Amino acid sequence: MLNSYSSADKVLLAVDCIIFGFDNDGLKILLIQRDFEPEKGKWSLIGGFLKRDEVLDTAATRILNTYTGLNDIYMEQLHAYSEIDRDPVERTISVSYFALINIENHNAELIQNYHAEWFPINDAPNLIFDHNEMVQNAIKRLRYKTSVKPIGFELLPEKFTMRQLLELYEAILSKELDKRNFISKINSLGILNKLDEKDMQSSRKGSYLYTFNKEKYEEKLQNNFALNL
Amino acid sequence: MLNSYSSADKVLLAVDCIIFGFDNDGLKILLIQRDFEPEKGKWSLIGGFLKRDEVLDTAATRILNTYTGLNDIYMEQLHAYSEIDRDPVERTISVSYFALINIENHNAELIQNYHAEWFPINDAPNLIFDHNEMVQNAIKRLRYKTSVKPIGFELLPEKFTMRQLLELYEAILSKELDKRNFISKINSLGILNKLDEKDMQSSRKGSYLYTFNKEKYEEKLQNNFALNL
DNA sequence: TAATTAAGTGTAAATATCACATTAATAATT
DNA sequence: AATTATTAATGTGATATTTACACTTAATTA
Repeated sequence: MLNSYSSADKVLLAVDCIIFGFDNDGLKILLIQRDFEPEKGKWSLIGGFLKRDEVLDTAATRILNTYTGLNDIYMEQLHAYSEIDRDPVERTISVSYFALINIENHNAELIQNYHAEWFPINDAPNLIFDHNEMVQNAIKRLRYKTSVKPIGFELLPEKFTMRQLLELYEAILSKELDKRNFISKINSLGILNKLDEKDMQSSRKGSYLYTFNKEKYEEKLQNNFALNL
Repeated sequence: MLNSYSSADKVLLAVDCIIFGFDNDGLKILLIQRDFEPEKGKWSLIGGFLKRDEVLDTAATRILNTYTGLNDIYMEQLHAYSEIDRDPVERTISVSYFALINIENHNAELIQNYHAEWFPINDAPNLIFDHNEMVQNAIKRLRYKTSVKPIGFELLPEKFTMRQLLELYEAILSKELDKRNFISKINSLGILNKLDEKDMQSSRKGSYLYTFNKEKYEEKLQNNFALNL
């Protein structure tokens, strides 16, 4: 019988989160030092097991919240990893999720308590199991998403400068972008509010601050635009 | 304890396959009439449970082979579905896969024996569980993939005419394409071999047959091209 | 008040996309 | 043998998009 429920094998189902953040030093991911066996002391993605009464999306949200204190964060399911011995303890299938957060917003204390730490994506430690692969795939997806939705705004503080936005996109795509062309493309989308306020940290002249305009974005969304950078 | 293996709940893991095929009548999916409860007699995707010694990709391949007799088929993992009661019998998480096959190639006898049947994507019966949603998501992915890789060739016979290729893309994207612009775009990719042979079925003049040139495609692949149709 | 620093701005050339109509090859019909 | 009918094959000019590129401005500091 091909499809009998009773004879099928049950497995553990885990969720692992690739949490991206951005600050002045570039694009980062949040990793945790495992405090339990196996691989105790090594770096890993933040993760946990799916509960009986829980949907995968909820599990991902719960895990993110546990380690960062954050709610209402953009998360997206990526891929299910199922190599037989990917987890040496027991057959475990893991579904990866990625999240984008503004590094400034998270609960630093929580992160400390869990021995979690931010690492630049190009200078992260080796990870347990298949977590390196998960991260690489997440970066690919992030790049793709960036071209299709103005997803990067999740990574910036509420008010940001054009330079910050440019550098974020450069970090995500890991290539240099032409400043003028970038600005005119972004402006042509019409999804930014230019404030009267300036940020005086970065230069003598000061640079205007912007906010992301969700309403205008929702309007635009119908004609699913692409941002070719 | 957040991460203890022992306290975690195990679940059934299923694989469901969205199998796309193409013939003169357009784009189709392969569905099966369930011969077991629950929902016996209703239409469903082709699926099965993950086995203990099996990776998800292998399970998807096995399931495809069981029902179609085909091997070496392009398949891709799509998404994990985990709603609590999506399967009324028991908590089951299902990972969807999509496959592209040339309808002419499959084993028709096998399909008959399993009460499977091809349905036009726009005229398919209502499906059990969350399978309708799976199909809709698969169509979206197929559309996207089509613009990024020349994936459609999997759906055609080895030798095909430009008209067939055009109609395939029109079916996938569900919009009319300009014949001349389509041909020149496809040609500019340089991934087709024009044969000396003509297909005389479709017209008096006859139309040249083409094959897909895998070598040239692999060459091109480096500069990951996009096909904007 | 001169020097420094990053911000802000526009245009022309190249490329890609789009809309569009006629001729060519053959088989079937007379 | 000539005519008709059918689908295949082909190119161009107009428009839109993308790219490359350099100087001026505003404010602070020496």
